[in-house]
Amino acid sequence: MKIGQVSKKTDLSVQTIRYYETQNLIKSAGRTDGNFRVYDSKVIEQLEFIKHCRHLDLSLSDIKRINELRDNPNAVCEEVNELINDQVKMVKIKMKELRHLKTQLEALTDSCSNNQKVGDCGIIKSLQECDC
Amino acid sequence: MKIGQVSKKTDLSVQTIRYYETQNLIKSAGRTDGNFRVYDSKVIEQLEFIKHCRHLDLSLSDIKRINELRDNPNAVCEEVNELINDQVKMVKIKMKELRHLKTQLEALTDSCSNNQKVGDCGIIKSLQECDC
DNA sequence: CTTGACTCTATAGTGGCTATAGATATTAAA
DNA sequence: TTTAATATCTATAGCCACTATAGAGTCAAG
Ligand SMILES: [Zn+2]
Ligand SMILES: [Zn+2]
Ligand SMILES: [Zn+2]
Ligand SMILES: [Zn+2]
Repeated sequence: MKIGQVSKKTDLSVQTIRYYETQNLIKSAGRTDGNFRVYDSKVIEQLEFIKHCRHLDLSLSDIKRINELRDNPNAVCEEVNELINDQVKMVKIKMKELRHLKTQLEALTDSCSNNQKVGDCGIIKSLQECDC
Repeated sequence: MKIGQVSKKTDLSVQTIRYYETQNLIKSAGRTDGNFRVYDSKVIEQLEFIKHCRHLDLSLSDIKRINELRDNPNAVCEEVNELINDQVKMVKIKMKELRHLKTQLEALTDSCSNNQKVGDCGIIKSLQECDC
């Protein structure tokens, strides 16, 4: 299987697949005489795994670590747990920041009646005076 | 006033202030004989304005646009309003994504009892089997 | 044998900074 | 006055996870 076919099967761009290789997340099985990458079907599973992890916004280095752990099925899975828990913490922090942001932005939209002159616009006034 | 003092007053790093200059968000009033940037107190207000906008996660190009509008106090402020409304939309989208993320991550943590072997870990199994 | 689709490497760009390196300028202490 | 410490200058590279080129080579169908 060549890279274009892998791309179609996984819905990842060809560049992304090559990028994952540079980051040592995957390997091609080898090359053709013409230097084209050749893959076996195992790579599809690996890329789907990476995709799921990326959906969870795990970093590529976290994913690399999880892959290393997967290669030692007898190790204790504590570290996997920690990775996911840290990710939950990060998500909670981001959510809190976004809630704060939303409150502030909506207060701003409330302070403008849309057809004022810029010089009188409540939004711009608020941005000048805000003391956060 | 030299850049170090501006940095202290605004709590922005010297590099950040210089970066904002490269992006045409601020200008120094001039240079000393030794080529050091010189600022008047006006720049403090400008940088505070930028800081407030950044707190709202507005992009530097949005901030630049708002600054241009501030220079035309007789223009209608509709565009400012649109910028902020777009930002609210973005924040809402991101919050939705994060809520989805949090649900998935918490389901993952529930699927592992922490002291299993990697080969039996529910987290890793879920990551393999997930069909999202 | 040519055409077109595919692949290769290398490089630059994204955003908003941060962090160097190496040179010059200014200020304060000795 | 010399010297040492601090501040500033420009230019450049790095961060993250890609994306998008350019220019060259490879391969299959007609
Ligand atoms: Zn998934
Ligand atoms: Zn307004
Ligand atoms: Zn503020
Ligand atoms: Zn587990």
